[in-house]
Amino acid sequence: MDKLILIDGNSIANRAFYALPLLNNSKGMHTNAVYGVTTMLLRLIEEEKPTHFLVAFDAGKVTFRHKEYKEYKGGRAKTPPELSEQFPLMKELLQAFNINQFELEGYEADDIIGTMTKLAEENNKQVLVVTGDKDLLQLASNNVTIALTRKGISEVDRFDPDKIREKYNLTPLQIIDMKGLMGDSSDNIPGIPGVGEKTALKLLHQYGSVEEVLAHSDELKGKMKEKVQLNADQAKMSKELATIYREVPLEKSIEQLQFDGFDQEAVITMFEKLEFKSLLEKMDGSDGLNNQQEQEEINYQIVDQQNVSLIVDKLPAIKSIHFEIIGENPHQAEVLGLSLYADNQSYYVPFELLQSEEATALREWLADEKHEKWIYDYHKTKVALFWHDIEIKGVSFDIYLTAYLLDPTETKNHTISGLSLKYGLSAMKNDDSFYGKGAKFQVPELSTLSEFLCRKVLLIQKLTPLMKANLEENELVELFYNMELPVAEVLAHMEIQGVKIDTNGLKIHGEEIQIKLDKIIKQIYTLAGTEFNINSPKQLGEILFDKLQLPVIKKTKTGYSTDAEVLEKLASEHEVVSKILEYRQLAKLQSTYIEGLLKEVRQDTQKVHTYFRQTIAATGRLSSQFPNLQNIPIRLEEGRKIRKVFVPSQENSYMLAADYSQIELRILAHISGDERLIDAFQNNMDIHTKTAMDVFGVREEEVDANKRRQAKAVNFGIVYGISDYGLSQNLNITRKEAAQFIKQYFAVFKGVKQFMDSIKQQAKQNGYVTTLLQRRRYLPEINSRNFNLRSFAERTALNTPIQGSNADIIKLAMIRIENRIQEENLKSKMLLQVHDELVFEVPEAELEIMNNLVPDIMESIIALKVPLKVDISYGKNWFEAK
DNA sequence: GGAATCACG
DNA sequence: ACGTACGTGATTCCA
Repeated sequence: MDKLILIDGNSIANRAFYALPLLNNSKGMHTNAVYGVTTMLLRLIEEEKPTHFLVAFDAGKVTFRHKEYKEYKGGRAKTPPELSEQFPLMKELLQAFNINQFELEGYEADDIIGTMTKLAEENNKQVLVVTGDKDLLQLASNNVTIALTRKGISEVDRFDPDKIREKYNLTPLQIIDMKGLMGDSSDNIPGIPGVGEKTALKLLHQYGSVEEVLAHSDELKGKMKEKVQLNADQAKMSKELATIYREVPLEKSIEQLQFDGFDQEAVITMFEKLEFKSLLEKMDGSDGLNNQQEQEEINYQIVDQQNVSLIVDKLPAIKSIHFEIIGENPHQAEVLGLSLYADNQSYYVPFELLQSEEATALREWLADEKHEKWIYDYHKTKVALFWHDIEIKGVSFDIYLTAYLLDPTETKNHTISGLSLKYGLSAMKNDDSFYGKGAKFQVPELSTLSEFLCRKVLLIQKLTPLMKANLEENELVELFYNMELPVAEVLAHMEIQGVKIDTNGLKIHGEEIQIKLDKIIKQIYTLAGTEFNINSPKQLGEILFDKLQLPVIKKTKTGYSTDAEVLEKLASEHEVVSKILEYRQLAKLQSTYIEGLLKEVRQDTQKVHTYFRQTIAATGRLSSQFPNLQNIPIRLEEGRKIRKVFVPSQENSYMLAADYSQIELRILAHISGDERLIDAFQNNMDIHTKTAMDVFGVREEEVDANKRRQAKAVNFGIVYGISDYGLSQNLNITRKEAAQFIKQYFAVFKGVKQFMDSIKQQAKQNGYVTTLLQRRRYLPEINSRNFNLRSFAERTALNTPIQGSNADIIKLAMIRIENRIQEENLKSKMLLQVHDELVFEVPEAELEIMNNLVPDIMESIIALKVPLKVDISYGKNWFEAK
């Protein structure tokens, strides 16, 4: 069936403009609204597959509505020039997309869309109207769905008449009445003063329309009656203003709006003009290559068994090397081969050749740390090569790690092809378009492959000096050489070492859980009166809220929310709810921590080898994958038992765990210089109790468990960039009470308040914040006019220096400890890092030395205004090391 | 492939 | 008034 998409161009452009940061391209054009519109168009075309398409714009400053009410849209802030200059670009873009656009003097986009939907209904076409303006809900019908943008423009809520009834309990036409009563400040429609959405809905549910409300106004009480009667005419006029005019004299028929897909070339050209690099890469027919420019010719040569000497002779001149690694997990990745660059020429060595007798000299060169090497992703390469018995040392520069330090939030485009675009070097295909994506993945034949990989190594050679210079400009040189590059080495060690798992214990634990699960599942089916998939939030929602009629606490964008917070509130309403909570807990353990972990255990060694990602977290933290060993349960006893299966790999060894106590608040004390906080830590006080005393103004004896719990939540909130709403949610108190706590906190911890203000100021001025060791995070949205984006950036400005400095400190400690273990020839191994904790396996004979050495190093690794404190313990497994 | 949920710091 | 806590990864369902 035909499908027509109608877009309210002005509304969407406005939304996009305020939702996205002000992008600037190299010619100084602002392109954020165009960008937003573009992503929306691409998605609509892809997902909706429209047969007809129209974007309508407002035209003329005066519409027929101004004749009725000359204040219409008065008082509205002028369209900023940064936005108005984007409209011509948008219109050009639509042309490239072959999408019809239309505007008509004296009418608004709404009216054009209203008229079109009427026509479409007569022709029995399905219509999707896309807008940010709730007014258009009045157009919804069986054939017409309204997609309202929310949260900027990346998401839409779809409204058909049923959905409108569900949300407002109104018919689409009653939306007009709602506007008539409550008005609309953005269009300067007055409505009835003092009537907001809630009152409007109440009145309409009772009387049905503006006219009926007015007719029964004497039934109303007090102030409300007075207001309604006083503003009766204004309400009627407001309703008229809010009514979309559906008889616009259009010259277009529906058939003229036909859409047959867009012209690749034209769109690519337009994207190039606008400099939409990420979109260019995604386009079919484009591949990260600038469509119009051909790939540069390169000099390259394939090395084979006969001419290995060719490359061996060149070794002294080689800096840049590249190992092509296939697969996300370096512990089980395939290595295709090695490319090297020397003297304006690239060479490709297939991996089989590198492993052969003939290439011994090359392998020795790789393993020799005296030979300096430039590379892309040393950490992953080192791990992958280890499993193929190849050693690599002497890496002095890593463009991947550097790209991360230069911008830790931009993680997707840190590929060689992405970086070469960014630095204005010759274009090359990205991996997805070269190999194919997903099921289409295929390694091409040698000549094609070797050229591709030689291109990569050439770009490493060219990018290295550029990125080194960039590191210097950004004062990140020391961070790179003294911290991140050594950490890469330490991590590779830890990952290769792996952690021994007691698989038998794990399996037995799994069987026990399964018995409990089977029992609970039966109980749930009985209590619910039917069998269903408990894992499906959709089916569960239907059981709880439709069948059992439990009150709806919270909704998600797809339906009812059934998360733990909701279920806890419902637990007293129906027996089944607490069973579901119990089921969820056990099912999580079973799927993620029993079965999931078992899948990752190597059969030969009974070990798991995680992969710590060094370039993912925006704050400088590590993350852990395949499996994630940074989120093994601990908070609940049932889950905590999982830790019993993490055991030492050698006989007579122990698991030893050392964690920083309250490190984030200590860092806050240091960087804020808050005297009270510093004093508290210098006197080694219980920080949450101390906070409770100061915030509630009580003596130590008066701090009960509840006061301490609340103070603890406040402390957490401070570190996250507190808001009264967030705190109220967390503590289940009113917003007012939460605001009062925060006010009290700031009144006492004045230095913290001052820090929060100054760090935000700093972020606004510089565009970035830094950690203790100069790690940087850019916050482009700190100056956004969009409240949400700006607030988010402000909270990040507060949190990143704290979380990031924590990451800095523990990374330094890891390097120092690893060095000491080597220097003193200890057999102890560092196994895991969990943000503020380090886990080791330690032979019995080294227990005493490690028990001293580890906390000594961790506590003295940096001198702050407050002491750092480390708690340490050991046991036969990770559970007992608590 | 995104959304929902839940595990950790 | 706006609509929220900061940072991650794995599993499951479902369009």
